[in-house]
Amino acid sequence: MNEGLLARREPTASEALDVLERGFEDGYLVVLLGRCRVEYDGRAASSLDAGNRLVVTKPDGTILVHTETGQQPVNWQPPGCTQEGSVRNGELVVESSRSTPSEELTVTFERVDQVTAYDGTGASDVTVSGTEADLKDRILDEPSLIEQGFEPRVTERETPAGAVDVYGNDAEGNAVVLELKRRRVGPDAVSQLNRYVETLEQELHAGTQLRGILVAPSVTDRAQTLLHNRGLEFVSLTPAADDG
Amino acid sequence: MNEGLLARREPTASEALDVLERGFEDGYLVVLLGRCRVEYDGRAASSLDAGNRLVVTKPDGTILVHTETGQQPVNWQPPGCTQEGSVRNGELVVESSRSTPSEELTVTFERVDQVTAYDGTGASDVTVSGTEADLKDRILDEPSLIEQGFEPRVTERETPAGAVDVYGNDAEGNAVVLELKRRRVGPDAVSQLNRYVETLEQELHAGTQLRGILVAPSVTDRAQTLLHNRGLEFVSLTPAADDG
DNA sequence: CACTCTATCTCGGCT
DNA sequence: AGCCGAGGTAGAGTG
Repeated sequence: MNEGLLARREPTASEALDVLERGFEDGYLVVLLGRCRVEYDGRAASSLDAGNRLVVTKPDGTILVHTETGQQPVNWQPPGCTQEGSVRNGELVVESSRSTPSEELTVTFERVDQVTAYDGTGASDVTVSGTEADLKDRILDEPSLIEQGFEPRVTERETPAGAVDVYGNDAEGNAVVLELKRRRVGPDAVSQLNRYVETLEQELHAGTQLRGILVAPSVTDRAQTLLHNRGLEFVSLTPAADDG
Repeated sequence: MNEGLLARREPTASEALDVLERGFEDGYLVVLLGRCRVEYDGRAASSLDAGNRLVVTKPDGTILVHTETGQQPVNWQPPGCTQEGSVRNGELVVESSRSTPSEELTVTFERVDQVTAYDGTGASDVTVSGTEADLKDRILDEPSLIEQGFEPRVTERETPAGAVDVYGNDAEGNAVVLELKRRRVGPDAVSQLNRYVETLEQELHAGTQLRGILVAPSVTDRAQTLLHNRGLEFVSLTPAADDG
């Protein structure tokens, strides 16, 4: 039996408010199911007519409004917002607001079908593998994956154009800049690499070559064309050795 | 009274499975609260130890796993996935999978504290204002916001480097490329504009000037420097006339 | 705080 | 289906 759960079916607005506020106090997740309207005003503005939706508030200030479709919430508020519940005209109102930037979300329930406050503590961190960091580790472990004689010198080297993923040199002593992407890349990644190459070329002694190599599983046609035009190179590599 | 809700508190695994499967059949949202482990394998891989979490399945195939913190789900599966519930070793198991790309998510409940199936139909579309499209409309309505004599010719003009937001000419007859951003921009936007300018310059008759103008509320320092180096211009403009 | 970049980005549009 | 770019992107890392 889990004690950290407080629920009401078909509550009145004030009964729902009671659960909501106790959830806020105890640092619980609050899950609301019901028919509601949603108003948002802040970085943009949006309005949502009445419909049956799932509303979740979290103790960190997050609020999510989900409909029956889509992975993304239809409205939301990020962590750190101030949450407040109230009853107006017999309707439960959940408000969330923050400054910098000034944003406000208001959810008004014409009807609450279920409200639940739930103790969501006790979760551990998730570890994800197969990221760009894994790709970098793979290259540092085995630089010859790029080409024979490649030697990494610095990672995350700062330039006026941003941080270069990997900086090193090839067997002939030419400077080499790597831009890593964990998945198939488009023109943006080529532009990014090109920025780094152009910036670093200005710092090199005359006569020294600077090669720019894009490292990713594959490239789109348009990116391929851009690479060629810029005189940049491409090496196919995935984050995981046994990537299928 | 809303008929579209089916709920159980502290159900056994098979009771929870019953609600879950009836929810799947009826095209309901299913909301699970309980202690669970999560395994994901696909575009990346991740594993999550047991903890109290909120799990939502939607009739479009979406599945979301939320912890008590963060706006984003800790694990998820996008719309279009196949969902399946089962009981293994007395534990409720919810699986979601798809091909292209091959991905699988498995949620195993050591304990289900509450399961609810909910009819989430009847929602209407949300309309958002303050977007990049609004910024474009604003400029087309009043081209002098860019500068006196500016004349828009084409929007979304296709180039080998991608679609240009707005293409037109200035009072002297020079060609002008606009890149629009609804918010403060960094170096990426400058690179994007630069790509367009370089691409279109190759198509112009010799002697014709091509100006590139970045239109956004503001720019970062680094982006400002890049703009200057590339010989590009900046006009400050927000999507909404009364933006505060 | 601001800036920069990744992401199992998601989403819509277009080819 | 792949490609492309927007997003109230969110989130992490850094200065």
